[in-house]
Amino acid sequence: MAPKASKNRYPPSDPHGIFSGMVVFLCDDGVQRRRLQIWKQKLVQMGAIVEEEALSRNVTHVFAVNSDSLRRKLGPKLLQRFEATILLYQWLEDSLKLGEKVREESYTIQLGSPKNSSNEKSVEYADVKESSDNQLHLYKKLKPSPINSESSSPEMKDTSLRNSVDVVPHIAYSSNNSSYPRSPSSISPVTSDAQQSTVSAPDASLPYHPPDLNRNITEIFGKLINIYRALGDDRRSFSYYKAIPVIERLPFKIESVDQVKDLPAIGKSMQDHIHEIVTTGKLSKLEHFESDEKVRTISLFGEVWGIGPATALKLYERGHRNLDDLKSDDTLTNSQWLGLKYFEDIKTRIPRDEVQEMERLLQKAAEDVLPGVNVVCGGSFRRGKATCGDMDIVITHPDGESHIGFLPKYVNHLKDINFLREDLVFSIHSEQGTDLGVDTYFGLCTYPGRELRHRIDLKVYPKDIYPFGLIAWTGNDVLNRRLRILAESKGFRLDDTGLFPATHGSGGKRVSASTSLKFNSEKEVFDFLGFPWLEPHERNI
DNA sequence: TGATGCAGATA
DNA sequence: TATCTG
DNA sequence: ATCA
Repeated sequence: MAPKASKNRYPPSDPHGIFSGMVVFLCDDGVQRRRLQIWKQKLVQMGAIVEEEALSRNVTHVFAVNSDSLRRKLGPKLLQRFEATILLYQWLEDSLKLGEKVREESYTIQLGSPKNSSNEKSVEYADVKESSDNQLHLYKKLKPSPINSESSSPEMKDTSLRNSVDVVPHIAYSSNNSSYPRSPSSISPVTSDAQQSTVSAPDASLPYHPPDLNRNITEIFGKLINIYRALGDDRRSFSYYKAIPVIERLPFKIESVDQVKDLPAIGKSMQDHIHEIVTTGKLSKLEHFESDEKVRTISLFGEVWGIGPATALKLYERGHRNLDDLKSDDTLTNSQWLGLKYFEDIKTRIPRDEVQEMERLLQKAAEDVLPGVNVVCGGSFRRGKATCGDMDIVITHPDGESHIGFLPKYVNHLKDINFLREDLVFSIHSEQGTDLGVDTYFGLCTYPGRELRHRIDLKVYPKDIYPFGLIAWTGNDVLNRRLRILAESKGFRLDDTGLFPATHGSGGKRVSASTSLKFNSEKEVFDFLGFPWLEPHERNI
């Protein structure tokens, strides 16, 4: 199925890739082999040439984990003059994340200043002027799991941002599928943070944990994400969302704007904010928002399923100030009303073992309706989280056709056994004789014997595009975005219904009837794209 | 100055 | 059509 | 709000 590329050890390198023109040497000291391989592969894919000999004249860039590793690796040879720029691997990471080369300034490693060579805590950054030759040495023995930094931790709110989780109490971006943080939440001044402070014992298998030295900043930015989103300013919200991981990974505590002025995703505004935060300890803009009755109310309303920024504003203008007020409003849609009625229920997270039981129940019920049908609970459950905000059920049938018409029957059956309780959205798209059409159902369900409502999504995929559905609905959103960008870089468009040859800019936007390439498993898709395989539980990027 | 993901259900 | 969700 |  999978075209040639998947058979090659390396996917075709792209001369137009973002790294084209670079000749790189990778210093392997202090780097896990697997990680090195991934980096090498990425570089090649994206157009770079990997040189095995560090001192080759051609080398334009050398990557290392820090200056010490380079010293260890090359020893005295270091004395020879490098023509190449020496960069932290983090530059690579950031560039891959952004899908483009980021500025090199803040990632360069300077040789010849052997001070602060061996402690891992970052040095003092008292003198800003001199800061250009600070080597930001990264985390110590990085023991990275495949892709990237943080993850772990019991779980964070899926589609919404609950916040601080255990070990790395950074905020929000979380997990689920293909959209960055969704609902607001942390604006409510009082509560918000404390819950689920389960400090998971630092597990040896944890990836390296960037010292979270700039929480003062990321916490504030996290709140702004929610606020702007609630206000409907997704662009702005997303900007803060992108800035957080960049700041979070810095190995030093920011004490001056100069230290962040060249970082990706940190522009003028962010710098101003950072400046204010590091000098005054707070951000007046946020304080203003948080004390603003209107902002707070709209944020709250927006947490109701089915109510977005526009409706929240409308309700506010109608004079409503709390959730009880809303209950007497007759302009709410049915879904919004359910979202309101079960507001607290829906916010309640579901323990993993209960999700597991419900998954079994769903599998069994599905088998009753259509033997051989395949039912998997995706989302954060599949990624191994300890609790889940909702359930994403991905369904298919191996015969490639009997999935058609299954969903309505299934839903009815689930209602008969009192598992599904209320409907939110129901849409049918499956068609005979095609691999198109995903049937979906959004609703509320209950754990057997209880009344507490949980959000559940059922999605039925034709066999041929099932792997895409599974990938998309397993997430997390960061992984999905990376895959999508990777696909784009190779001239494809990836979404939850397939992988399509890019209808290169020429035509309009609607890709129309192009059919997806066919794959039989998630792994085939990863392979085709040249993305290192990740087990579901490794996808908490 | 424009793009930043987008299809499709609901009312 | 505007709004909202995932 | 950021980037090209």
